[in-house]
Formats: sequence, C-alpha cells, structure tokens
Amino acid sequence: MSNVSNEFMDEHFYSNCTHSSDTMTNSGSDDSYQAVEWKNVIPEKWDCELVQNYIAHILYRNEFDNDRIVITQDKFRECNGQKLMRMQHHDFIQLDPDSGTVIYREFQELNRTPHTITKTARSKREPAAKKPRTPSTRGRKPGQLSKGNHLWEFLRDLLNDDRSNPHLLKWVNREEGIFRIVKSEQVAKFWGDKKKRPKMSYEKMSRAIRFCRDVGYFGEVPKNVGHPKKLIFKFGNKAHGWDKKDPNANLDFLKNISY
DNA sequence: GAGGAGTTTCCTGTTT
DNA sequence: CAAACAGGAAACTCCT
Repeated sequence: MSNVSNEFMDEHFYSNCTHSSDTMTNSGSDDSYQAVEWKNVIPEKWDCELVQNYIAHILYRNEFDNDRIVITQDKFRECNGQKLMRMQHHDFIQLDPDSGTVIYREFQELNRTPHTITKTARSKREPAAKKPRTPSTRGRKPGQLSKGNHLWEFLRDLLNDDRSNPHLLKWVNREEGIFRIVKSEQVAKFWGDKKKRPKMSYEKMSRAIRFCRDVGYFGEVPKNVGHPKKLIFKFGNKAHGWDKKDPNANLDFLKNISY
C-alpha cells in the first residue's frame, strides 16, 4: 500500500505541467492534471521544475513516501535536463543515496526509448493514431492505482515466486526486467483464474500485454541480444518492484501446483 | 450515473 | 504447419 495520496499527485506533480508547454504533450488547459508522457518529452529541454516533477514521478511510482519525495525533489532543484543527462550513476547516489540508483536507472531507461509517440514500424500495416483522452474531473486519473491486480503485477509476482519461476516463466535479465514465459497457456490459465475469466487464453492475455505495452507497463524487448524472439517480454517504465519480492503478493493459487 | 483505466473478446493478417 | 505476434474494433468490469 502506498501512503502517497492523490492530493500529493495533484499538488506536486500534475499542477506544474503547463510550464515549458512547447515540450509538453498535453494541451496545457486548466484541466491538464494529466501526467507528462515523459518518453515524449526531450530531457535536454527540461527546466529545473520539470526535472523536479520527473523526480517526484519516479519516486511516487517506486512507492517512496510523501515527505521523502519532497526532500529528494529539493536536492534536484538546481538540475535542469541537460545537467541530468551529464550525471553519472555516482552523481545520482551522491545527491540522494536512498533513491539515486532508482532515479538513475529509470532515467537511463527513459533515454533508451525514442522520445516520440510514433512507434517503430513492425509490419506493413499503418498504425492507427491514438484517440487523445480528454481530461476530466471524473474517473480514475492517469497513474492512479486501482485496487485490483493488474497483469503486470501478476506476472511480476509469479516471477518472484519459486513455485512458478522457472517452471512457468523465468527471468532472462532481471536487472533489465526482461523475462520469458515458458508455459504460456498455463500462465494464461492462472491469469484467467485470478480474474475469474475461465475462457482466458494465451492469445487473449498477450493482447492485454500489448495494450499494457502501449501505455508503459511493459516495454519493447531489445532485439538481437541473443535470446529467443518469442515469449520474451520486458517490464516498462510504469511497472515497478520487479527487482524485489513483494511480501504482500497473493499467489495462493500456486500452493497446490505440481510439476 | 458519467467517464477513465485496464482489460477481454474476436478477428484478420504477418512473422517465426 | 503451428504457434506466436500485431493491432483494430467493440464491449466489458471496476473504480472514482
């Protein structure tokens, strides 16, 4: 459970996103509480304020508490995007020993992905333009967590349990968040059980993974790095906690599993 | 009840 | 050839 309130997100993260509007992807309207699509913004153009917003965004996602986020944000108050780009791992740690590594790693990941909405063409088919979502005061806000178990959390928890890893799925590169699904239909079956969808299949689950990839819970798997091409996935920049075991993970359905 | 997030379902076509 | 991958379209569930 995160103890960071939504009020925090509104006040400290979303509210300033109308600054540097030339680098923003949202409209900059009064209602523009929407999270910056960081991967669509060029870090070199970030001003100090935007860097602080980014730091808050990273720490919020990594479940740092409210006070901690404010303190760390302040440590980055004199950093603009260009300075952030020049900083090495040890510079981040020096600035904040607790979160330096997390911020460094996420920033590296951000810089590995192209800073554009346009996706790399994979097939001859033209990708359809996404309909922009209209900001509203109702409904769940972007980034706001639901109580339900999400697909990326489910896979993360399976990966961190030795009843399922490596029988059902396993890490290919844990540091990078890259994993391989071994028993695709079995994993999908468990997913269906969890969501009470008895007709769940790997085909349908993988469709969900592709949607989750579009919004950042999963990422593009690097090509040509020696591992097989099929059934390989990678956690994205909206996923977190995959590098450690979640003590609250509920995997009771694995207790009777036998191989 | 409205509306957004996160799927689920189904489908056609492509790639491995 | 089978299995996996891709992504459009529409519907659905859960949540605020």
